[in-house]
Order: sequence, then structure tokens, then C-alpha cells
Amino acid sequence: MMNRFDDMPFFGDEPEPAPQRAVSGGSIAARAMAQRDAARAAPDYLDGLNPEQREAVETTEGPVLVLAGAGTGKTRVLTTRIAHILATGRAYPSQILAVTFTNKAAREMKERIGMLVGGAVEGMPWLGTFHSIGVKMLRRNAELVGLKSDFTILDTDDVIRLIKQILQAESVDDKRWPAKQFAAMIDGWKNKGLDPAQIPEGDARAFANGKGRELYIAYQNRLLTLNACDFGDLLLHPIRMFKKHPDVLKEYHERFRYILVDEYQDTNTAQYMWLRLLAQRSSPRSFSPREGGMPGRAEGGAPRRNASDLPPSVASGDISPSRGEINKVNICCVGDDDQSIYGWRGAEVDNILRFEKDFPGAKVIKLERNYRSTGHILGAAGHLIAHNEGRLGKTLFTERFDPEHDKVQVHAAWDSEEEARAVGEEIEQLQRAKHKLNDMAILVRASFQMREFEDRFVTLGLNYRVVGGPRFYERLEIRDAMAYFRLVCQPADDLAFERIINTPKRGLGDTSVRALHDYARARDIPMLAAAADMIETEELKAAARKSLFNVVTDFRRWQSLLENTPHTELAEQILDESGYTAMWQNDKSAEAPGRLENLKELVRSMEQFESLRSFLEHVALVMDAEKNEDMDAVNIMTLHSAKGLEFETVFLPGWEEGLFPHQRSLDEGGRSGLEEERRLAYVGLTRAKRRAHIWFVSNRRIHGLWQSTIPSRFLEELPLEHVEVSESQNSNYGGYGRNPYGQSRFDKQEPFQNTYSTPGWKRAQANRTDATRDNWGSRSGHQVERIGYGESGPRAKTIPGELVAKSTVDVPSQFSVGDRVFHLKFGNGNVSAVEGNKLTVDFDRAGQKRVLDGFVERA
DNA sequence: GACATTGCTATTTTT
DNA sequence: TAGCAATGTC
Repeated sequence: MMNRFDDMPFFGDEPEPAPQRAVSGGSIAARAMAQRDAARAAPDYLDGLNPEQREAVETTEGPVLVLAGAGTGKTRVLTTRIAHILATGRAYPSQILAVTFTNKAAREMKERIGMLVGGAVEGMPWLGTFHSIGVKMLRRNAELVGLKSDFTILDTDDVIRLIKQILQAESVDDKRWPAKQFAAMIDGWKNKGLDPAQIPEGDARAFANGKGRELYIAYQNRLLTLNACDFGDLLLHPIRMFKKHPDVLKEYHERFRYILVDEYQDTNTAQYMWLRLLAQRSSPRSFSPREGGMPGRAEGGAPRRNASDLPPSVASGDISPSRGEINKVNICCVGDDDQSIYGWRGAEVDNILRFEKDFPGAKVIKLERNYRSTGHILGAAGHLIAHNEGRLGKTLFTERFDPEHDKVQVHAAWDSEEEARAVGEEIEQLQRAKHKLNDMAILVRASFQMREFEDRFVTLGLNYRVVGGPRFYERLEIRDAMAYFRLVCQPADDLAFERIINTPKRGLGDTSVRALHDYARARDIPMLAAAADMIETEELKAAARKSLFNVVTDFRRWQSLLENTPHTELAEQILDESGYTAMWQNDKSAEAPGRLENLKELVRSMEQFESLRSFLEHVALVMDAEKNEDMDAVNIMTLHSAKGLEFETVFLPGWEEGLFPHQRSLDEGGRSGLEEERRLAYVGLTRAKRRAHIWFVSNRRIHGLWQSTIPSRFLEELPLEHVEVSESQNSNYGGYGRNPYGQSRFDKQEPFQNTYSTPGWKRAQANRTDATRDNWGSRSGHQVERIGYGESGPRAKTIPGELVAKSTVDVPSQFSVGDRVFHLKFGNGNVSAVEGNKLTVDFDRAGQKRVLDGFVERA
């Protein structure tokens, strides 16, 4: 057997099994902590924990589910728990498996554990993301799944290029069946833990005239030939390995005494399977993922009420916790079902809803004491989320309720421009009151919303930062440079080869590359090797051969330098000698200097790694952007990327039907889609510590067309007692034709009205009933049921799926060129062109605009 | 190989 | 509308 753990440093350096509460052996830090523990009744790391948190920390044995609401000290519990396990000598650092989703979370956890236990955290090799731990396991035993231990990790971009090649090879029309789409399908299957043989027949047929399965197989084969993995494989290969080689799994079972999982509500089926295998101490029966559709995410859109209605899951069917031995597993999952917002990416809320069934005898601890937000914010968020049915049910509370705190403010604006302007004013107002911009965030549903705010802030000269977006390692020049490095380290990396063989231009165009490709495929050798061969043959033109000869000798030279040259030096050398640096130096375009700067930064960032190889590994998994937190700036980001963050003041624009909840979620996800949107709203609100401002507009431009919009149903789900509706005084919301550029409402000291009866609100309501009168029900065929709730608050109205008029071209317009029309926003004008139901109108005052005919009437 | 033209699509995003 | 990607033209 190749899985010899004894040559793994972290397996060999400590006695095994760990003695319970032993004070001898183990790391010095752990020993010191244990001694201190013995000396004192309650170690000081437990200070300041509330009773529930303390229980979550101290219940170390058996399965534990910590339901940690927003702002209830989740990370603190997780890190203190680990510190506690170490300090009491229950396990050595290397016997704890602690998994997170993001590198950021892993880093943060490591840091905070370090603060509690000092250097012992360095001995925790199994603290990391699902993927990085997966890689670690795979590198150890790669040959068991047909890989070599130096396999490459492909990112999304590589994967798409690879699939393109496969589609071409199989002569699939990649216009009709885009590679991107197939990459998404494969990703989806892998999220569910499905091998080609296990994908649902329907899925297999749905792509490329039924070739789905075949192509998936071809893709997997290609990956093996390339000695490469995609992200999904980093989990699936270990799962396969565990299933095929119980002895390997057993070693891990003996190794991990404690398993901790962060953000459990975000785990997908594959991650769940992986965890179950590792958590399963009794000898597992043969195990295969369930065939057919995915569990959980409602196929028919039927709402899932509670865990007991759930269909037999992947795991409970196949690796059931037999004979109660599962109880021995000390697994602790921390999560919040109300913050599950990644269902669309394969996350299974059911995993958390089902925990107690999966782990009989599990202890469930709820953390509901919130340390972040004011009572009003919690009240509003709690009332909103209570409209969801598929939840475990928590109610956050705070002990510092202060009637002086602001209620959640709901604002109406005429259009997105005014929305941005008003938010800008509010921010400046806060700024004048000495609030820091860093403490404010604008959280949008979709990134196109950001632009309006950016424009406005540029005009105002207000600092802002966009969080998320394109990352450093995704930039063109970085990916090119990385391809060079990859190819030097791994001559078989054909994807890297193809990426850079003609970058910079070397006269090796499509024809040469195709010839190389064919030659390589025919002989089953890497393209770089093929290139070396083809220098000798007559197949290519002399110029191309010469060029190829140079490239091949370059790579040979660089490879020979790999072991003995400092890697930063080698990297610079590669970039210079390949002509890549020169290429950008000669480039006259505006972005060229920036790209050169990025390349320098890339080399600089390599310094902290010991070799080119370890750097490559880091980049493949830890794609992190640099951030400038020293600047005081307003944060702009999507609601998704705001999860886990907190701000004094949060602005939540765009609460309109169709945008939020997003139409597509409604159409594609039905009821569960709506609930996920609602959780997103909940996440948004609970990011706020003191102030939350929600906005909705009555007109928004979508794809260049102005559309009338309706306030989000979520607004109606907010409780009156915690919400204040304040219409900006200068808003000409509903008041046609008034100058929107009036004085700021902050200049007037009129008190905001705090009921739902302001004229604007009423108009919004009227607007809503009009627009929703017909077309009941969404495309997916179900209606959204009435969501009733007792006590106070407005009655929830039922809002159907199709609220925003669709811009369907096939509906002929009732208008024709020359008609005189009236539009709410733009006034009177003449129709100058008609295209389906889209009109081009020359407005008397507003100029030429394109509008949907539903929004104009005959003048 | 550089540049213009056409066509298409249009959430959320980590690893 | 706008931004991108994949063609077409010289």
C-alpha cells in the first residue's frame, strides 16, 4: 500500500492515540495549556462566553450542531472550542480536522486560535478549506485514483478551454452547446457527488443531443491524461479513494478525533459525503451516491416543511449511522440555516436541517443572543425571516435594546438615479456627523446596481471601494505568467502550453498549434514533448520550426534551473527570456503599465513561498485579491459577498419585485427560490449594527429599457414597530413633472412619517395592484402561497411571480410610428420606431428613449 | 495579425 | 444599453 502515513510528518511526530487528558507528550503549548487548565477551575479562554456559547465549547464529545444566528459569536465558539480541546489535552493539534469554505475564514480561524493557544495552531495541518484539505489527502495517495502526486489544479478558465477542445474533438457545435454551459453542468454534477455513470438520464440527454454522459466521461479521461483535477475532483477523488480503499479511510478515522465544520448550511452533497465518510467510525458499508435527482432543493418546487419530511438522503440511504457507533464521532457543525444563500451553487440547506437524523443523539445548541445589531434591526430581520417555512427556527435577541435607536428606514425614490443621489446625501450627512466611511456599506442584489452608486460617488468625490469583482489571479497577464511557470514545473500541462505557445507572438498560429495537438494526441504525449519531436520533422514550415526550437530550448533551460535557482529569480528570468515582459513594454495601450506592475507584484508575492511549486499550489487554491483597507471608503458589494461582515450603517437599495426577490430565482427556484431570496434579505439586514436603510424605486432601467417597478414583497414583511417609512421630500415619487433636483430633504427638518400610509406608499400599493392584476403564477407553474402571520403588521399580500413586464419581442405593439404617447417618467412624445413591444420615442423634453409599450399610453 | 462588425445576452460566486 | 465573444475583412 502506498498510503504510508508514517512518512507524513504530521502523522509521525506524535504518539498515538492521544491519551485522554494527558499532560505528557504533545506540543509544548498544548501541555502548557493543559497544566494551566489543571491549576485553575475555569481557564481564562472561557471568560466572557455566555452560557450557550460555553456549552457549545465544552460539549466536546459526541455530535453537536451549533445553530449560530447572525452576530452571535460563531467564530468565537469555533475557535474557543478548538482551544479547549487542545488545552485539555483531548487531542493533539494534528488530530483535529477543522473545515471552512473560504480561505479567508480559514485564515481568520487560524489567527484567532493562535491568539488563544499560541504556536500550537501551527501544528494543525488539517485546518483549512474543504478543497485544500482535499488536495492534501489527494497528494498523499494520488495514485489510488489514477493521478500522480504532482497533479495540476485547473481553475474555471482552464476547465472551459479544455471542454471547448473536447466539444470540438467530438464535433459538438459549441455555439449551440456552449462550453461554459457544460462546465456548469459538470460542476453541478460534481457538487452532487455524481460520477458520469450516476448522472440522471435526463441530464445526460439534455446536452448535445444526448451526448452529455459521453462528454463527461471524455472530460474526466482528459483530466487524468493531463494529470489534472478540477475543483470538484478535489473532493470527489478523496471520496472515491475512501470508498475503494477502506484502509486509507481507516487511517484518517484513527487520525481525526475531532471534526469541526464551519458554515455547515453551505455544504453541498459532495462535501457532505466527504464529511460523512470521515465521520463514520464504524466500518462503512459499500457506499455509492444516490442515483437520480438531487435531494433537497425541491424539484417540483414543493416547500419543505421540516426535517422529518425530507426524502431519504444520500447519506442516510447509503452510509447510515449503523449500530449507533456514529455517536463516537466528535463532530461539531456550526451554521445558520437562515443564512443559507448558496443553494444555486449546490449548497444543501437540508444538510443542516437533517443533522439530528444523521447523527442520532446529536446535541443541538442554539446561539440566539446577538451582539451586533440594535433591537429594531433584529426585530425587522426576525420578522422577515419568520416568513420562511423550511427553517429550524431561531429568534435573535439582544440585551441592549434602546428606544433611542433608529428604526429600520424604508425610503422610496423615483428611479435608480435618485436612489443613488439620496444614498449619497445620507452618507455625506453621516460623514458630517463624523462617521467613518469604512463603517458604511451598500449591499446590492446584482452587480449592475453598483454602477449608479459608483457614478454618483465619483461626482461627489466620495471614496468608495468595490468588494469582490475580478481578482488579481484572474487577470490576463497573471494567468499568462502562471502558465509559463506551470509548464516549467509540469511539462505535461497542455493547457498551459496552449495558452502561452504563441504569447507573445512567435508565428505559431492556429495551424501549428493544431498540428502539435494532433501529433501529441496521436502518440499520447504532452504537447511540449510533441513540440520537441516536431522540430525534427518536415510537417511544419521552417519558420515555425525555428520558433518552436527556441521555445523548447527555453523551457528545457528553465526546467534545468528549477532546482538550483531561487524561484523569484527564475520567475523573472522566465518572463524576460520568453519575451513576455517585452511584449507589454512594447504595448502602447493604456493598461499595459498596470499589467507590468501586476507582474512585478506577482513575482514579489512569490517571495514568501519556498518554491515555485508551492507557490503554484497556493495560487490554484487561494485566489485572494489584495485589499486596501487603509483608505476610508464606503463599501459597495453584493449581498452575497457581505455574508460574514458587519457595518455600522447598511444601505440596501433595489428592494423591488423582479430585482429583489430576483425574477430568476422565482422562476427557477419556485418557493425555495423565494425563500433563499428572503434569507438574502435577512443576511443584508443583519449586517447592520446600528442603522439600516432600505430603498426601492418606481422606475429602473433594465437592459436599456425603462421599466416600472413595484416595491418588494419583503417590504411588506417587515414589522411596523421596527420600521419607519421615510419618503424623501425632494423625491418626486408619484408627483410627475416636479423638479427632482430640489433642495435636500435634510435641509427641511420635517419629521419623517412613520406609518405605511404616506402618499408614496399608497401610490406604490395602487401601482402594485394594477400591475399584478393578471398573470398570476410564475413560469414554473406554482403560485406563491399566502404567507400569513399573526400579531401586528400589514397583511401580506400575495404577489405572483411574473410582476415585471417581460420584454418579449413577439408581442406586437398597439402603437405605431408617429403615435403621440405619454410616459410617466418622460412625459409626452412621438413614437419614432416600433420593434415588437419596444418603442423608440422622441420625448418632447427627455429626448429619445426606448421604452416598453406597456408603460406609455396614448396622449 | 490587427481591426471592424455582428450577434448575443443580460443574478448571486468559492474553490 | 452595453459589454463581450466570435466572426469577417484587409
